[in-house]
Amino acid sequence: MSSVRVRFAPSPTGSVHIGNIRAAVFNWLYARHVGGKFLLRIEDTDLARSTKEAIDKVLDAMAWLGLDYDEPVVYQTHNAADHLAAVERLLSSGAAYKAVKESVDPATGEKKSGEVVLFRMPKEGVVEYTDLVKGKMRKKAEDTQDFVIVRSDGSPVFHIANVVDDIKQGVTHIIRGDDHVENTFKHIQIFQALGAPVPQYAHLPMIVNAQGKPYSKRDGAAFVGEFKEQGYLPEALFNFLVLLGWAPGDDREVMSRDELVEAFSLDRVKSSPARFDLKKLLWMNGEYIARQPADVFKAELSSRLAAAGLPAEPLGCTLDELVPPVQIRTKTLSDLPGNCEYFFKERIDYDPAAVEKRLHKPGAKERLLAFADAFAALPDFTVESTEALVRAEADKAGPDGKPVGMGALVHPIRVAVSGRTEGPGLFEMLALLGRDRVVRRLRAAVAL
RNA sequence: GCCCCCAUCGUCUAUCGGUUAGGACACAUGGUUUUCAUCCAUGGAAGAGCGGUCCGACUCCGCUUGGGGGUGCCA
Repeated sequence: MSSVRVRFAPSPTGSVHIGNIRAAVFNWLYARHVGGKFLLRIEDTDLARSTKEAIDKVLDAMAWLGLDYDEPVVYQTHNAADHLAAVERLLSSGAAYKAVKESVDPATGEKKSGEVVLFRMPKEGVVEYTDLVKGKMRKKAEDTQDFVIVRSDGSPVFHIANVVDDIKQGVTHIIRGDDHVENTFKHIQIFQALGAPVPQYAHLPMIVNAQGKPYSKRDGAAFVGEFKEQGYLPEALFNFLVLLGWAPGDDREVMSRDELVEAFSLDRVKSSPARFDLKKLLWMNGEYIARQPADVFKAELSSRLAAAGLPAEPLGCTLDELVPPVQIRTKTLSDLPGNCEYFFKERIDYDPAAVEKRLHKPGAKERLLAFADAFAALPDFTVESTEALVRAEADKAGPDGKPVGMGALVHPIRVAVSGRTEGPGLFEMLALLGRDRVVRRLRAAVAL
């Protein structure tokens, strides 16, 4: 056990951004690594945007990624009295003061003025702290300014609420995005003015897009929910996210959650921005899918079959027989059941380009009919028997006197029975589909 | 403008003064195979620039350039 207490403190504003959840992931990992507590605080002071739905999205995203927290959720609005009490203390100690300030609303352009409370920053010397990832950080007092902690409507701003809540929850390490480094100089002063111990800080590099700009929804999936919808496994996204700005120091990349917890440390976190490489995530997702136990994958396939209105069992074989060849070819769960639907429905969809290329060749249809007859006449219809038959045919001389070759036979058959150009090995596919269906589809393909 | 931070293959990264600068993704080629995927092999691919310090710098220091963040009565 350790006395470390970290927190994830999102403000629910709609969807959970990938950069945001990454902060949660690192907090969680750090807490689990050192045996401390991971807390969740919802900073719901923006009443307009902090809806039940928005909060649920945060909770859902965390649950999906397996980020369990150790104490009941704290809602910032419930601490309003503490925030104001802290302001009173700062006021009476002279650390804060009231002043009339004029401002322009950036949205409406309206001018307004009113009495606010400002926090007093030092006028000389330096403010400094040691960031657990960025090292020594310092800012000259002359480069700081007093800042508003209570608005003219009497509501406390982020800075005071955030710090007071962290004190109340006994947070020892603040792990957050790089966009908060400037705030740190302010927050440290508040902690001190309130007589509270200053926590340790660790600022995580930003996640940026291929252009090096902040990663946004324009760059593809930017919110946790979208990755789920697009068929990514939470384990894969988790693993990938951890590798953005952190590496174990050896050559491991695909790591289990336990391995990540064991290996994680803040001092190995990089401090430069990391680009989000969707291709690598896709690869990693494929790795995780391939490594899923067959029954887990089968359950996923089943539910997606049901959602697509397809039968629970393939037409010519069992689901268990179909799983291995399908699983290895699945990169995201959204590939299901599309990449194997011709095993489940009698009337299949044909890829027009494949039909054009493979079936509209001179002699192609005659050949399909010949194979239909030959397959129908086979004593038994298996991977071995169908392969032997096709190979024998491939060795025979074609019109030009040379052997026909496997490719010229296999491709048309594949398109005729599956409607597409890729999939399991042809003979495996034939055996799984079953003789009657194969023969029927070969004959039907002549009409295409 | 001012303040803070950052800088190794296209991308994610290893390296904590001495290495043929390693791995992964992506890409290319070859092998396996009827396709796709898998698997195996091979290949191209990096220390932003200029100065220092040092016997010796990717590594330490400075400057330049480039990038990011901040500069709200947002969080």
